[in-house]
Amino acid sequence: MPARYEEIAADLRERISSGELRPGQRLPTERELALRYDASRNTVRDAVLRLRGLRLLESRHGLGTFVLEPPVKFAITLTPSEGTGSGGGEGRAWVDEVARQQRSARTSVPSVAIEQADEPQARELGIGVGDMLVVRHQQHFITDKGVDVPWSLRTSFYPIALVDRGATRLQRPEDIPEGTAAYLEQTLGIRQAGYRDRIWVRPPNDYEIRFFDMPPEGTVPVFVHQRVVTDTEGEPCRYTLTVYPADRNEFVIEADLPARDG
Amino acid sequence: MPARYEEIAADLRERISSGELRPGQRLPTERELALRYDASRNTVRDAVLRLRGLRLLESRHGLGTFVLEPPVKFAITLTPSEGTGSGGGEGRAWVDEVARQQRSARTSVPSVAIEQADEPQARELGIGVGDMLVVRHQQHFITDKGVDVPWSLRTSFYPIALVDRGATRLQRPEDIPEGTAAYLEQTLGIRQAGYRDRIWVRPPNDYEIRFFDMPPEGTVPVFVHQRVVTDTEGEPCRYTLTVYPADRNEFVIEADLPARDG
DNA sequence: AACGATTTGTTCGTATGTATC
DNA sequence: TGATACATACGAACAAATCGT
Repeated sequence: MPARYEEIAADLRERISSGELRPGQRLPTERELALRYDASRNTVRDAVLRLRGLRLLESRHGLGTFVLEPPVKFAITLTPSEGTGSGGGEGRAWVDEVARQQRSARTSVPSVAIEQADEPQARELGIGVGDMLVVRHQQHFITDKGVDVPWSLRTSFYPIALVDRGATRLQRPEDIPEGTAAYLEQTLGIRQAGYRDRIWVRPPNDYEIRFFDMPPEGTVPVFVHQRVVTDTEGEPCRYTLTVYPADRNEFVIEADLPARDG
Repeated sequence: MPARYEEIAADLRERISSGELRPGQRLPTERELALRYDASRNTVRDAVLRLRGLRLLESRHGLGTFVLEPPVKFAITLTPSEGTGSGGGEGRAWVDEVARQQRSARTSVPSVAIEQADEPQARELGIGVGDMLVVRHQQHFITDKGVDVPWSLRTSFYPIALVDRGATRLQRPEDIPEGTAAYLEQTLGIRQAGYRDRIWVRPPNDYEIRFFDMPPEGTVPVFVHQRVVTDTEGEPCRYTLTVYPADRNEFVIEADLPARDG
């Protein structure tokens, strides 16, 4: 026999999917639900808790519990696009990408730090553990109805050798309006030739929960998009981690299959 | 002031990250923790619940609460691979992919149904709503230490026109050992020329929770990988949805950026 | 196979804190 | 300020899963 709170959760779920409870609508109070289901308020809370975990409901302190809208997802395109050559670059590429989806974007002024590479960073960039890195961190926002919605957090790591060879603007906490890819090509002749992406999810950390305004229970995961860009020599020249709230985003990849002989 | 259960959760978290509580280890019982933290058992349970949501702990009925191992992720490669031309195909491609990672795989006998296309299916396949579809569903397993671990659920949709034109094995509930891609090419001369992938996450449904043996609270999401394959004419010929538990998998995409003139 | 001990799971009642209007 | 709603916390009891005897 299923638990009482499971039954209640199933019933509420049914009322939501049938349209009897519509997105945005407020549920009866926990007390009322307890009466209606002939259960204690705690049991009703357990049922609601389950549905909050499934992102069907949202409780607001002092206000009530509300049916959530099915989230509209923003598409993050990973396909190497001919036009801009962007696809997961730094600030500039991001703004271009958003503009393609008829939305407007803003990026924060980058923060810059010099750090020693830890094991995964060193492995991905093909350098030694403890070697110096330029770390550039940026917050990305999408402007919706005049308000900036926090959308992603991007941290890029560059070998310090690039700065030594002349790309000094990398270590200045300023935007690089033409994009870092173009900047590296102009100053050092380094052309981005290929990349390797990894995408996974994990629970958000405290910083991400605050920045994205996510539920603190950790029920909504974040996407982590890792990109390692290599130049024409096959040398890794950039390692980027971008974090997105997983309930508002999706990834899109378009590709042609290689033609075969025969 | 933070809630008591938050403090307890933070303390347990600290003990885990410091290594005082190691992966696999059992925590003290809820009663003991309640004594130690001078809190009620329910408050301790709230703290544990939070850490279960973050997939740091796991409770087993009748046994205790255990520290989880950081999950090792299986890589799903989406890059169009020259050799097999696989990358997200049906059964055959899956087994090849797993073999590349030194693991062995098994697929269930496909179940087949004929259904009417709903709106999203029709849109992706470029056919009309209500048009007939061949639906092939397969369960995928990875063999680890002699036991089959449920790994993914794949459902592919094909326009019924393909069957009418001669690809009759599509609607038989049998494996197609050479792969459906090769079969379609041999029988109809249809060659897969490109694809469009979408990747997102959502909470698991009841079937997925059972099949993958996931925690029923819905704290662990599933990846959904959608692939629409087009032939050399640009016509969609397959629409595939694959579901993976998100805590055991990651996606990998490798690509060369298109060369530019200049 | 049956039973008891242990541990988490479920449910209740109650009280108080705190955000919102 | 008061009323309303969810959030936190406690104590208690029984249910159900697991394991060893």
